[in-house]
Amino acid sequence: MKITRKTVAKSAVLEIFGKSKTALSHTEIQSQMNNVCDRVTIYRILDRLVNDDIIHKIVNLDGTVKYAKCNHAHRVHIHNHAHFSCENCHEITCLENVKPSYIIPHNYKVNDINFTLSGLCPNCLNSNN
Amino acid sequence: MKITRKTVAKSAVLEIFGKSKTALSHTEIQSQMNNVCDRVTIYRILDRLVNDDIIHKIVNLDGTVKYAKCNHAHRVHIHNHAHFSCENCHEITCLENVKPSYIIPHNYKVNDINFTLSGLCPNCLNSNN
DNA sequence: TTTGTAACGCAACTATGTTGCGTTACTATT
DNA sequence: AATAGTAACGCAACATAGTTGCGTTACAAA
Ligand SMILES: [Zn+2]
Ligand SMILES: [Zn+2]
Ligand SMILES: [Zn+2]
Ligand SMILES: [Zn+2]
Repeated sequence: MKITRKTVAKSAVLEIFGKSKTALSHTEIQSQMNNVCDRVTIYRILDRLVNDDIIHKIVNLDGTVKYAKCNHAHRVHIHNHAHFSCENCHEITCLENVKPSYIIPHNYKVNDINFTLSGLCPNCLNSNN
Repeated sequence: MKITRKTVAKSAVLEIFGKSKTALSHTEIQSQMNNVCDRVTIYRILDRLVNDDIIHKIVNLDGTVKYAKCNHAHRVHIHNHAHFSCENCHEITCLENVKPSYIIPHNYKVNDINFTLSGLCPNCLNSNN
């Protein structure tokens, strides 16, 4: 495991994740960064944070990629919880307590899973539109 | 529901899906098409086939998008089966019989689900590399 | 055969992510 | 505090995936 340094750009990204309750895309992060760094740097920071298990990557049904901070303290962990993607407000939320159970043929070896639900979130369901 | 016409390009795409046991990306389809039509046309055909419930869209963990033909005769159906993505040969297969069970808070309304497993497929597991 | 329009080709554009390379700045060591 | 190794950075250029507009073609119903 390599050493990852603390830089101003990385700290800024982490602060944005700290303030956000939902998952964030590269573009969303960039627009909150006030030109602290280049957009390529944000890509590289996100890669590093994923590698260090500080954030995890979420791929939505429509192909959009977002990231959310990990709420686990463990050094090594898998993200087998569900993610909810709202079709109205387009927010993606971690449902840490929702985990799928399934039976898979024994001749497959599963290393990672992605379980995404899409529909209407509580907020958008209330404001019935 | 609009009328969708039968064209040479659409027939070619359908024939390719008929021959394939795994899901196909736009690029993979294009390379099997022998320049029957423009690449934009393939995008439009895929959109139409998804709308007509003839194929379904699969988004992989790495963000790549593939399509597979539907094995249901029903007019309206959801694709709640699992998809397996092999990290070695990169083939994506429908696991029609694998369906996740899960409990979600009642204040969410689920319209669609995406359940993708990644790891090693039976083929790549046998040729132990 | 006529006719309305779905489907098409082509060009241009956007969005997202990657790579190479010379420069900057973080952190451990002296 | 000064030094040094290298992680991280900026910038430009590139790559890939998907979209849009518009004039033209060809499918299918009348
Ligand atoms: Zn919402
Ligand atoms: Zn999550
Ligand atoms: Zn395989
Ligand atoms: Zn499938």
